[in-house]
Amino acid sequence: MNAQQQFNVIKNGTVEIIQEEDLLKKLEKSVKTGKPLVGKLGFDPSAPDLHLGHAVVLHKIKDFQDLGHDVIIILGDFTGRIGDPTGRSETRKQLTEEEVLANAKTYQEQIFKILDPKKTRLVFNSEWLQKLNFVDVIELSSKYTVARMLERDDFARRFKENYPISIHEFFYPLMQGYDSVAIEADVEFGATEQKFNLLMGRHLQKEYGQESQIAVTMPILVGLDGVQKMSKSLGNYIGISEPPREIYGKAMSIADEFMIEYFRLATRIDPQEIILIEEGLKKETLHPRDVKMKLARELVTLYYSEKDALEAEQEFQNIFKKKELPTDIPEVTLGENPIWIVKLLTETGLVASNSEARRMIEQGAVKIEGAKIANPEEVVEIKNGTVVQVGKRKFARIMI
RNA sequence: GGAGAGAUACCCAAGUUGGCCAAAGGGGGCAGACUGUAAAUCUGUUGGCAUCGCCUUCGGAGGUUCGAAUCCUCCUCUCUCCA
Repeated sequence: MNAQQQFNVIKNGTVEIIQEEDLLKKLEKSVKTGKPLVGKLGFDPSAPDLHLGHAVVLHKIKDFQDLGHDVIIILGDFTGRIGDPTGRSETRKQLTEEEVLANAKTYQEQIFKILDPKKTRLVFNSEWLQKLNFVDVIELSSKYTVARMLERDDFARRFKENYPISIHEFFYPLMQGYDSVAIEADVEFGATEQKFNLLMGRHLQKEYGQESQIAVTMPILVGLDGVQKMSKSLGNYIGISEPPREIYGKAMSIADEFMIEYFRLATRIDPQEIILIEEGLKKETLHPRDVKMKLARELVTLYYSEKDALEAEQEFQNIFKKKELPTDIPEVTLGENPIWIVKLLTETGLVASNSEARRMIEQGAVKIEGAKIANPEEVVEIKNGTVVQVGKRKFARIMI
């Protein structure tokens, strides 16, 4: 593929490329010399659950990789000690070496659900950051000013609203930028919220006498709540290594108005087809539920297989449409029988406390073998294999 | 270093002339109804134990009091102004 064609592939779906001309130049040079470019993507190693939000960027970098370029994934084990200063989060506790390695392994498994292991290199940034001494750090920090640092949205906001900003937080962007220097990145990928950090890489590379990297930003995927960005800590995410039925079910809980956005960002469906779907929804020739089911199937297929997607769909239908029982209900062994209903619920772990058990019973959420239990004082007789249900989604099969 | 303001449940945020505060309100979560799905909407619920009631909770540790989120002392943390 020539440079222009490569450029078009990379540009598709991005929010911004800084600078487009420079990217084209780099691609031309690469085509001429036959030397692949180095693409960079950084991850925080403390939360090794990749979700659809991460996948947006990963799919883009897969495009880049498929063009024949190299990809270096940086696990920020060193920067992870600070934590990206996105809010009021405290300095993170330092992970032990075992934890870091364990997380790295989990990352690998997940990343390679999308990327090609043969063309991907995983490195830890402690490899070079650990070695810097105080003189190096002073030198690094002298290459940027406080005023410019405060331009970053979250710093600016916190500064203005009198929220604390610790000095060490300023080092996060500097360190991430320095990563680009260390690996001599040509292109760094990230979500739009990473723009500042990506630009820092450009700046620092220049300061250290390198050619500046290209910053490629991708849209941020909204979470299941439809309000905040998808993130593990907010619990509004779909993890790419979650079981098929979880992915399917969670996808079905996306609000109608965000379906198209998910199609665009989280699936690999042809943009033309998505436009057709969007029009179908507008003209009401397509049923929103069916469209959402398609979305759910696509997502499961992407990370598992079509077969898994169909199974997950069948399961979903059974439970929520026909109100049948799921196929694999966790089995719990109980010694006591007959047993007080409240105790039964806590012992099985279906509820967290006696009070919650009572609450659930009063709200009509508790069923045994499909029969509603209304009295919190009831003592029930359990047969082997009895199914207890709390709400629509929590089940347990009692074994004696 | 000096002077002030503040820290409330998962989050935000009332409450500070001491009892009516397990603590308003909003968000989130959970449940129910309805439906087109775990969408939208509406309703209920949201510390724990328990048949009145009891126990733990309002940054931390003490103290005053019959009784404290509310008053006093010390400590920790945050913000503002001054230097």
